[in-house]
Amino acid sequence: MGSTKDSSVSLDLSISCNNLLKHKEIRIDGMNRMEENGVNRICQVKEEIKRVAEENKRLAEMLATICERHRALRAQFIDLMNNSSSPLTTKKRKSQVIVNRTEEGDHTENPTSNCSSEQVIDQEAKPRVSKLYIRADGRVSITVVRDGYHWRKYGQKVIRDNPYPRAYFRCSFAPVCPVKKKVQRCTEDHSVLVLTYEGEHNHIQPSPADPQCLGMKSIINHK
DNA sequence: CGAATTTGACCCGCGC
DNA sequence: GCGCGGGTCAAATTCG
Ligand SMILES: [Zn+2]
Repeated sequence: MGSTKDSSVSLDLSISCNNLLKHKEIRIDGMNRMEENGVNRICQVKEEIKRVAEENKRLAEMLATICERHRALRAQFIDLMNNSSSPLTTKKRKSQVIVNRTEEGDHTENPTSNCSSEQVIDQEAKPRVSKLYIRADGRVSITVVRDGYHWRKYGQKVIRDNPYPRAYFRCSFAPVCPVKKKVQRCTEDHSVLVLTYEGEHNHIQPSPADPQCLGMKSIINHK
């Protein structure tokens, strides 16, 4: 499906880079007269090119991340389609939100951050339950998943055909906030966490500490 | 010492 | 009705 789209995007990136190089040559042509100013401008242009190159590299990495997430998501989708014939069928009473989160090995920024994107597939009114499929690394799932809220673990179950247990969390704020959360791993791909949020918080999130979507934020800020 | 986690028991809906 | 799978409780234990 999306493989062709990916290649076209990467083509766009390289084309824009070529255009920048042409601009540089033109400026070099017009430099002859005032050498010092020309040198300054060359420095400026070099800086700019360097900046753009770094940005291009960053965007390429983000593109790779997006491609990877897309691939994982598509795999999950296919898996879901294959399982749809079985009686477990997607819960129709639940609204579904799919989030795909990957670690980004950004050496430049966000050492421990994960980027996440949301897309609402289906939404129904009554029970505010959102399901999130998250691809994350072990370090996120080691203990209580830091997603900005404070959770209290109240149970853990071993699920059939899944070597990894499922953890049950409740929001730390007493019955005033009836939000619950389940954390489990994908059946075969252990790097994929599946979070199921149930309910909505009626308070602000107490721990702003861990950034969870800085990657996307940086894209949004940039554009 | 209080709070959070662990972990087996208990409960409950569902299919046979 | 019974067994099974999944969800929750709560006593015990660990942690800060
Ligand atoms: Zn809450």
